[in-house]
Amino acid sequence: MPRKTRVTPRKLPKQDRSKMTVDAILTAAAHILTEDGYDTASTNRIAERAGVSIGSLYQYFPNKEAIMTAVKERHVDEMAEIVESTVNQTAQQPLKVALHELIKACVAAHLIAPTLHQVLNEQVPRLNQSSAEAKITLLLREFLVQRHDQIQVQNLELSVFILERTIESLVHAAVIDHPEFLQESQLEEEMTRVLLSFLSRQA
Amino acid sequence: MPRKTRVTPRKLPKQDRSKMTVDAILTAAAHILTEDGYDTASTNRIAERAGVSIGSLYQYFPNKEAIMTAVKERHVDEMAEIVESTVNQTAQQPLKVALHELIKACVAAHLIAPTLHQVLNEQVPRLNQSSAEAKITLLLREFLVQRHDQIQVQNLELSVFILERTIESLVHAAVIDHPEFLQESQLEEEMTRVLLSFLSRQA
DNA sequence: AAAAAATGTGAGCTATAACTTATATTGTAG
DNA sequence: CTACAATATAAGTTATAGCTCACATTTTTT
Repeated sequence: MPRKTRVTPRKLPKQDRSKMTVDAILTAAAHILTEDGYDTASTNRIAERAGVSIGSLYQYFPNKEAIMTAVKERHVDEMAEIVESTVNQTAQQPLKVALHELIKACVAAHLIAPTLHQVLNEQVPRLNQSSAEAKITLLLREFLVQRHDQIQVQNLELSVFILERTIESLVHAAVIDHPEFLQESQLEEEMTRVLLSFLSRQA
Repeated sequence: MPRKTRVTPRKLPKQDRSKMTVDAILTAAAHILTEDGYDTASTNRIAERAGVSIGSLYQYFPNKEAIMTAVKERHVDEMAEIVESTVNQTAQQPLKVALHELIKACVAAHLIAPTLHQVLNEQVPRLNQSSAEAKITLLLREFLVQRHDQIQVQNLELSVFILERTIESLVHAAVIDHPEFLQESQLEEEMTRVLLSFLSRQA
């Protein structure tokens, strides 16, 4: 099923000059989304803020959705990096420790740019799953598979789903609406307990 | 901090005739949102689909946001009713049974109009929390308070938060993206286990 | 240095959608 | 029956946003 509108670049930037342009556009878009939300983030305004003409913007992005997709990709990439390095670093740790670190890493990842994350999730229309998000799903599946000796999992896909959705939704909602729950690591502690008992329960 | 735009009706429908009009507008809006999403749900199209002139629409709704707010209110009200009656009916049941019923009720509530629910949550911009949503939060707090003898809760607000967010996000994501997890009640069973151990753990 | 490729410009086109308003019709109260 | 309130109509106004295109400038290639 082919997509209706392309989100891949019209033209690939070859010179450093144009790479700067593309970068300025994405940075400007992220700033505007963060400061004023999606509604006022017109392509003209993004170009202006980037110090670039509207024509240049459309040289590299076929439409507005493509800009949003690229902004999201860049942002989720940064988040995924934190999660990935944590998963790698804790590969030898026991489940309890590793899970706790994983949750802390997710909180840290959300704190990179919480407002941008919120806007991308709640305001920007229909962004397809970024490759970085898919990578996080893979990481979590790997996390479970590697520890198959320490955990009881009947349906792997279901477990990955519960793990990922629970962490994302609780961390996201807390960062945005209840920062007080992050004080003294209350939420992290509770989440670790919940998910640990979920994963290590007897069959 | 006062709102920028009113979402309360411009004029209250007094005759049956106008009550029909308001109802037709909300029904049409819900259908369009469900079938084609938010983007194409223009006020003119909603009026046309409702068999009503655009002028009539603006007699009762000061702006488009007000229509969306009303659609959401009506929808969440229906969902809340299911949850409320279940919570009431299981008031005397043990925690395990009541929790399981609560989760099944949430799934049923999501299945009333899953696509509309998704669109309202993911596409329609900035709707404030409906009173029905606030009611659900109250119900869950009550659910926990009434069973304080069977559960171990340090921070009540945090527990309500975890309970509500976990149920909503898992049920929502499953209904939309992974209906297969609802086959044979797999997800419901797992969720009951997770949350039961969360609530009844030793301090 | 000249030709070609890459990049940049911004006025303006086009489309659409939210909303107004002047007017017409229907219902109701005295 | 009549006057007034409630309701309904839809053409038209206004504003804005996405996007194009004809042309200019800069960089690279030969």
